[in-house]
Amino acid sequence: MPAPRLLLVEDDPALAELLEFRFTAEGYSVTATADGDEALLLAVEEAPDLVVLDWMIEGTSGIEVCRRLRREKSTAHVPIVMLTARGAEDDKIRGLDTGADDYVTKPFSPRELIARVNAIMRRIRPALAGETLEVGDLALDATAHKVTRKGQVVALGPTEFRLLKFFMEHPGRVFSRGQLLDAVWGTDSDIELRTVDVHIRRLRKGIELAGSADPVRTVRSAGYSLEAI
Amino acid sequence: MPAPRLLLVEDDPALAELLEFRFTAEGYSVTATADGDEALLLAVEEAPDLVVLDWMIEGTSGIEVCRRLRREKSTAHVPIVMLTARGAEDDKIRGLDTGADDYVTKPFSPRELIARVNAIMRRIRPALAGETLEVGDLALDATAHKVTRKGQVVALGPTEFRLLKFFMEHPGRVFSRGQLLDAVWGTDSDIELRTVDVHIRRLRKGIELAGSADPVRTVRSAGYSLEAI
DNA sequence: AGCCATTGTCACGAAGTTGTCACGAAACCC
DNA sequence: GGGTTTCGTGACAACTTCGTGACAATGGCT
Repeated sequence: MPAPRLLLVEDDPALAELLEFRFTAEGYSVTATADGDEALLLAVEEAPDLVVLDWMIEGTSGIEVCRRLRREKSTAHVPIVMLTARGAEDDKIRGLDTGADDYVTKPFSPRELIARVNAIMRRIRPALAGETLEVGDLALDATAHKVTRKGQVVALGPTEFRLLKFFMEHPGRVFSRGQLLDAVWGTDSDIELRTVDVHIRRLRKGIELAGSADPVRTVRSAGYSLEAI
Repeated sequence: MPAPRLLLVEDDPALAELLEFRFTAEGYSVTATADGDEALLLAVEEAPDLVVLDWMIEGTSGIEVCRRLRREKSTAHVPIVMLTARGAEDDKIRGLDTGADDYVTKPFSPRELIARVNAIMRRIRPALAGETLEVGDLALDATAHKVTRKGQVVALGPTEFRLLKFFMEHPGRVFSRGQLLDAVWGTDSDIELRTVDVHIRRLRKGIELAGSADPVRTVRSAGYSLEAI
């Protein structure tokens, strides 16, 4: 699976450097430029999978770059995420109108931008960022929302899916009912601790397989954990 | 329990000396440096549990040190507390986003910094890799809630588990029944001293292994201790 | 509206755990 | 050695904790 390519058009050097680092860490192959005209060239030459484009840049303006990217046949389909200054509602509308797929208003946390980019990536290239967690004979594909046990697809409810996903992100570790409520239901949920038991049972029932042991371990008076059988 | 190691990266000599003194008094084992490049070396060699990192330092900049610490596999998980000069929101966000776990803006009181470091230590420590206690042929993994003797998993009840954990945190030391009640049952428990004997017996029974001696030592008229066989 | 999947809660029984005691063995003191 | 103190051990009843089936409420979907 080749790393998804990303073209970053941003003229604030500090922000550009930060974003380049973060996106690289996220598994993207990043090409960065501060100039609008250069961005158009790179968009053709590098054939990026996605463009992150600052509205206010040197050379050709962001909106103009966006427009030309859409007009050019080879880049017309490439998703674009715009970075716009806060409050510029007009810009937002114009941006989306011009063909941007999403926008993020400054100031933003890189985390947010990455989340949006990842979301678009998943939409465009479902096989990408293919978060498949594997623990024992269990495999979970977060993007496809699919769980398999020994290759066989198993059906889980939404809550059971999140519960299993959380367990698979921390295999072997024991979590109390309270911790599971925080992680799976949210910190501000007002739910009975024992409700966790019920969902554990539903999860167990969902992933049970004749001839295979139960990977969900009950640790009395402590909580539950997922074991790599 | 070994003293938590702390790497202090600060180029103001007066502040560095003050913090080193305070953190040492707080029970940390402190390594200090004023240079960013040296910090990266020390972070690998000393394997600190936590790094306190000034944003503005000589050599490599704080944010760059932070970034590299995160990139290096052996230091990627080490919590970082940044010291930022300005109250600039940008720096804060950038710092946290680069992987810092917390930040403190100058000027700050050493008390505040120590409080934050302690807080992170409490939060991170139980999840650190050095989480498996080892005494003799016994190993205890608190996060997985598992005990092994010579590699073989042994089953213990909740109280026996806590009792053994406490013993393993202070190997070789003799504790009276009263001390054990305080430590394992809680200071406000109203339990017969002799009850400890029963749990000692259950612990012994749980970890007994043919061919191996009993690591739990009875010290007549004093209490019990766990010996590294 | 009607259907269906999902969800949170409860009640009950099963299974595991705990604190206490009684009794005997062992260690200690003179 | 006799008396005393301290500890090991089996038993047990009270107590926790957990698994499970049932059920009503919710909310999406047709």
